[in-house]
Amino acid sequence: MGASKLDIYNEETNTIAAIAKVFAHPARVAILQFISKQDACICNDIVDEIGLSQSTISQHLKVINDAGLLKGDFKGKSICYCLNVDRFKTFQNLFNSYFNTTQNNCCT
Amino acid sequence: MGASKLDIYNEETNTIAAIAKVFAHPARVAILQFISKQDACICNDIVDEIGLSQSTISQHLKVINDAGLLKGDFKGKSICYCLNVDRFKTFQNLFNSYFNTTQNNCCT
DNA sequence: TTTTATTATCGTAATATTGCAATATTACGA
DNA sequence: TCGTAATATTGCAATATTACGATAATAAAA
Repeated sequence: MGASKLDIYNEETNTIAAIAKVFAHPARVAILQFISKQDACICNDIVDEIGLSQSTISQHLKVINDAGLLKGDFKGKSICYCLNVDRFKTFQNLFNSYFNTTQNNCCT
Repeated sequence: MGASKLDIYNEETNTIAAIAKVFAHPARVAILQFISKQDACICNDIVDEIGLSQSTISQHLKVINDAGLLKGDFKGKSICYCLNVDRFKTFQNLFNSYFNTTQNNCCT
């Protein structure tokens, strides 16, 4: 039983949890920070910066990319990644909505 | 290699990831919402509401409690849980700080 | 077309997480 | 003290996640 029973929760609940899961590993937190500071950078830059292997970084990038948080274009042989700021804001808003709703319930 | 290498990241990075991990399972997201609506409730109420077994709920409650998000006092044989709203706000602020910093880096 | 560089994917081992049943522990009341 | 109720803990199986090396796939340049 390592798989979560997603069907017993509503859409919003699963969404919040899915978003949180993207940030639930420090490598991905650090990668996003690093990319934002460069405005744009390539996989091997991230490998040098974070200190994990290239294949691990690529896996983490896939999680982030699948979450819609990256935009990437080829620059020569490299993919140049930058943040999808709109998506970032969307996630932030969903989180704040959850946090605010939960707190406000409590203060009535 | 299932364990994350936490020593290669800085304190803030690990903190954000640790907070996100608390919310990275829908049961915990739902439990917090449910508790907030009741203002206070007991383990078996949560079992009934969420639909997982008592032992599973207890495990999820432990994760939430270890994160400092709950206050609990005995009411008879039951523990009556309510939200630690201050801690909630702290987490929210840390998240927003991370989100805002990362986005602002990008918009320079 | 071949070579080189870059990144993604695959396979693997180790560890973490999830859910449940069984049971231990704790908190009362009789 | 015993009985009951409530919750935590333990053990287990199944699955997910993490990191890495090897290699496949992709994008140029020669």
